[in-house]
Amino acid sequence: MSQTNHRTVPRKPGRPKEGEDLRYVILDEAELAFAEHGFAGTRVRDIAMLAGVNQALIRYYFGSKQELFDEVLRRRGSDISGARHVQLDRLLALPDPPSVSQIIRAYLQPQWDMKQSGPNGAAFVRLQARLHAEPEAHALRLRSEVYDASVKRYIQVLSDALPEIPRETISMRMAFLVGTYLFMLNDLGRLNDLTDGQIGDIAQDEMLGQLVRFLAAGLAAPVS
Amino acid sequence: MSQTNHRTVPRKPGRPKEGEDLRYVILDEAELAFAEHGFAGTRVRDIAMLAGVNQALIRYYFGSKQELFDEVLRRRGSDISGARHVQLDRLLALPDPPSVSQIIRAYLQPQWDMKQSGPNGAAFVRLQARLHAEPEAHALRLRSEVYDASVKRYIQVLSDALPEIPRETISMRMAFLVGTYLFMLNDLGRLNDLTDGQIGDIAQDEMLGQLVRFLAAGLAAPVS
DNA sequence: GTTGTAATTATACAAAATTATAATTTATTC
DNA sequence: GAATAAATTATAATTTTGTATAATTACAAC
Repeated sequence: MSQTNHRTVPRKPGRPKEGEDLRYVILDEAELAFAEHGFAGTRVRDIAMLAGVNQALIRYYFGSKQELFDEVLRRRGSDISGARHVQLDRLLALPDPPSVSQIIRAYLQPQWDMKQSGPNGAAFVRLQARLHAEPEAHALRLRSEVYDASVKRYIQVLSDALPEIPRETISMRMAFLVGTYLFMLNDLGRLNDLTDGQIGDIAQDEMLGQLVRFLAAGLAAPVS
Repeated sequence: MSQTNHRTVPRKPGRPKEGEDLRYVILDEAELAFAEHGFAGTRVRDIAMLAGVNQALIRYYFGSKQELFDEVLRRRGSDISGARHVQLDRLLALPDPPSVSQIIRAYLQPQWDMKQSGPNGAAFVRLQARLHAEPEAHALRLRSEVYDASVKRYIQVLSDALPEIPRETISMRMAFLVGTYLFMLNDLGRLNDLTDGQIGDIAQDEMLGQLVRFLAAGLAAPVS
């Protein structure tokens, strides 16, 4: 019931028809599956079935389940990281120094856009939240590899915008921020259940604004 | 290397020696294992081995892996929920109406205490973070079952303390709050890596204060 | 057109893991 | 002290699952 069989008629072996990129079909389906069931909870078999592809093809392209997972993460992770840098560059190019809200929004916008971009983008966001809950060494390495650089740059810029707040405090609050938005992006659809349907009518776009306001206030809060 | 064999000499069958509560030993080890590897990533075998117990005994006590998992969650979940109610009652019994910071602290304190209480408490906190990242229907139900009631009560009290902020906004911000603290409690140990070791010297206790300040500012932020 | 190579499937293997059953020991009760 | 029931182990059966190999097809190049 859960797994939709996307392709019933089997493909014939041989050279692929121009444009049919099975490698990407696999990555897309893996993204959806990993987001829903996690790494250990996802079966390579299922990904293959969803992609309408033989199991062995996954091995052919990616080597192992773990490598497939890593590839799923890297593919979009580097996009996000890049977009964050671009957003920050754009902000710093303006004549006035950026406000805290602007910096935060610059950081969140890429994730937000990805989430809005369709089912796969949304799945990837959920996958990140999962990854952040995994204490395994491998997950940690992967997270660092993909995200650390941009976080550090944002901490620097925030420090400049909030000179009265010690840098360690900013670092910590930045960590809080990451937790908040990841959770929020992940849980947004289910937020209604948690709160008795009280926020069902708030538009998606307004929600980002609300989040930014919340985080900006927290980040700029006076120290003791 | 990862799995420590807690008991090498096998137990003999029969009635247990007074005081040796294998049921709890199993729950404790399951808690640690699930927190580290997640539900799907944990093998019943390993739990049995860590608890120094035969696999079949787990089945005997809990029926299935899933039921064991649920039991691990319920055991402490109800403690947390209860403690939150107690904290709130205590606060409301004071002559003055509670401040936002006080309310937040009341909400966080039980989790914080649990985390400090030892390896198993800390593991449980991590486990909750994991659960919040799982979109599966079963995980959702479990979360609702264990936590929803207390959250709703806190939303009410916060609404009273912040009459100028609409209730839907409070609800949403409460959801942000949950995300922030879960992530923080989960990631605290690794926070240093993320921020280049800049917050290594902050005492654990001070960290809770910092978190409360951050969240209180966010919750009380003026609306648009 | 034959040959070679890349992409894909069909099928098989082997390890791992959950579930199941039967046997064994100990305490308790009458 | 015999009987009964509970707790525990040993062992087995079955299902799942990741991995591996061999066979097949199609395209391209010479």
